[in-house]
Amino acid sequence: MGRHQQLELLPGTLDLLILKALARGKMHGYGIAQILKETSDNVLEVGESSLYPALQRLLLNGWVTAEWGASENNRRARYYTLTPAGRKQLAAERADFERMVAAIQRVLQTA
Amino acid sequence: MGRHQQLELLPGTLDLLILKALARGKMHGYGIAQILKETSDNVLEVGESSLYPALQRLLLNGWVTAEWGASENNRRARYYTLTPAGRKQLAAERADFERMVAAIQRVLQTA
DNA sequence: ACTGCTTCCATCGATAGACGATGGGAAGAC
DNA sequence: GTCTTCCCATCGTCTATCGATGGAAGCAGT
Repeated sequence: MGRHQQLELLPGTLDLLILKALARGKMHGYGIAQILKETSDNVLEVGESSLYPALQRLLLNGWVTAEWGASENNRRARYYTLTPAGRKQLAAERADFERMVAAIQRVLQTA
Repeated sequence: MGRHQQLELLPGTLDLLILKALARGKMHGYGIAQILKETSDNVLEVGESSLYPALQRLLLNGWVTAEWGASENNRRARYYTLTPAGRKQLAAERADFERMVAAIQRVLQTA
């Protein structure tokens, strides 16, 4: 029971991270999780049960589009692509994130 | 319906912020909200419906203690004090936060 | 005396997001 | 033929933030 939850992610930043990953180019879900783990030096570990619902959100909001295809490993994979609206959203979420983090850092650095 | 929620806070950072505020010394709830707003240059606006439940959590976890008293303005106020365990928790949450933010920044700065 | 603003407390219900568990299918290695 | 890896996805639980709401008490102005 009430065990502490081990957070692998800062809540509220998942969409931002996914959008950023997709800014590199078309990518499938599994690949997104890998890229995030790698570029964060194994700190950010996005589970599939967080990832796929998030991708559904992004689709619904029109920030990404999806198409079926085959992965490099010859497997059935769904490729996601950033839309122009997605690019705008990425910029907005990024600015917001930086703003919030800067504010928190100010608080944390007060004596 | 589905209007976007205006986030005044990075989810998951409220406890950290409160603990940090209380590291300055004994303080009442309203005062905590003010300090956070001021030291963050009006970015972090903690609503009372976020603040008081959070304080209850901290009490339950033994990270703060509370006692009734009178505010500077001569009003009935409940003063919260950081416990040693609270100080440890503050350090831990802060380290975790910095670690996560650094990881996210790495992702955001990849080309 | 009344009105209203500010300070200070607190709860409730709705909503959203992250996660563990679980399920499946198909490729390639041994 | 079995195992591992890759790749998809959903369901249920839990936690946290927030809007709305309610109250009490001090102070200022009229």
